[in-house]
Amino acid sequence: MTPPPATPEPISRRARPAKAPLSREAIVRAGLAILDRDGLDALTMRRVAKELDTGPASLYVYVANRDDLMAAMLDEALARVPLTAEGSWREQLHALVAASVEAMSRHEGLAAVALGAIPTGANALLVLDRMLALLKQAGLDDITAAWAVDLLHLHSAAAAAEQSAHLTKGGKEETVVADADRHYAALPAERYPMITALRSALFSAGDRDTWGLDVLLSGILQTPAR
Amino acid sequence: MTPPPATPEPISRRARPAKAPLSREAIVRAGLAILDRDGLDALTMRRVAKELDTGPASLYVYVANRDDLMAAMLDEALARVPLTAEGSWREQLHALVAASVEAMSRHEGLAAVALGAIPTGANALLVLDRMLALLKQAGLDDITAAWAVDLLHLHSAAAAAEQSAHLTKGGKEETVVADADRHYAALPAERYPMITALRSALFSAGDRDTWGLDVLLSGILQTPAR
DNA sequence: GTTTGACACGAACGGCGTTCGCTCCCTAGT
DNA sequence: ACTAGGGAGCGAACGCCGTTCGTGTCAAAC
Repeated sequence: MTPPPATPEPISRRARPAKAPLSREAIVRAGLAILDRDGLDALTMRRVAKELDTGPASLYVYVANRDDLMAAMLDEALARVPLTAEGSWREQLHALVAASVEAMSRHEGLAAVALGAIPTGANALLVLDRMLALLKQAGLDDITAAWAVDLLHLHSAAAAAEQSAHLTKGGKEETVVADADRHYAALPAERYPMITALRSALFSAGDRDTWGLDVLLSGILQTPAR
Repeated sequence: MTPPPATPEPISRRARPAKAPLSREAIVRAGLAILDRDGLDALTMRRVAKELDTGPASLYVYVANRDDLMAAMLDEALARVPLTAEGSWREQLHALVAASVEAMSRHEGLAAVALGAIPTGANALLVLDRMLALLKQAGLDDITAAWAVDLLHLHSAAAAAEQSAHLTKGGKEETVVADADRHYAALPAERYPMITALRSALFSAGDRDTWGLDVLLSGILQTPAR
């Protein structure tokens, strides 16, 4: 092996002024910064370590692995969801779900973390607790409220995942939709009659998120579990 | 075909009986076989190539990249969704969505592919077309039907993603739920009053999938777009 | 002054997706 | 019958990745 010839290392890290000590919180924040700035592909342990001016091995003292880091990042992102709002229980619930979707979709790939797991993060649980309170306020029985919060959580994560995927796919959302529209226009009408007939409706503009949430809430209200 | 002549290679691939020629279809099938047998982590280009007794570079003639392969695998999986069923439009729609979820959740990670993209695969579009037909049969106007199919697609992908995640996480679904239950039991009641109070309801058994679908359909019926 | 233990981290391991460019064979044109 | 062309197949390599191991460092505890 080549002996490293006298690596002089002109600026030792230790000689630098005031290096903030490593911590789980700092790692999570650095991860979010990279995710927002450079996207999901750039969120590697090496990249996070470099952001903190250290090596990848150092991270593993505070973080079990990449999945653990992403789960922590998700919970940190959810900390920004305001837990209270004004208005009726329905308006408040609407605002809460919308804020959750917003918080998750703002960071590419974080929603996918929420999709697979039962929420356990401190902030995720606060949101969940608040949702349960609002659903009970709506007059639902315990089981229906419990199942409803499950369904709302699933919907939030899915909506956020879809939104953040569209937001970051190749840049422009418009382009993606336009491509799909063109694709659909070229489909054989005899094989896909409904798609062909309803194509303009399929790509019509409008607030689908709000509508979807209304659908869920209305459906929940009139569908008791069991 | 080539009658394998005296190739001097001791165990040349060429000397083997009848190697099926490479094709996009064969690659997709091999990918699904590996995914089902060994899980998402094992689904690597190298592993797929090995399954076909070749090198990874050979795959790129038929498949643009790993994402393209997974999209093709998703559409192949959706080929098994039966497009017709018996009963009212509502029963048929219910069956169609349930079958989609089933088909996707059977293969770990494929549902995540569907979440991010507007469906363009031939089989995905057939399912979508059938859904539209049933929604129109229910009496919905064009726009509501279009938005509803969007919502149902989102829900299907999300439900499948969640289900397949639970199914493959560390093996036993029961274990995951039991862990979460224990976690919730240890939460401070003053910080999470509703979760604590409704814990038994949150983990109650029951057919949540069917209920969720009922919620969606009921909500769609009574919430016209616009 | 010595021990101890937690943190930091350089180096390495065993992968990964993808690309480059060479070889070989099949086909088409003569 | 021969050859020219071109695409499929694929060995090798590039530049990454997540994670682990063992050693170095330093402050607090004794």
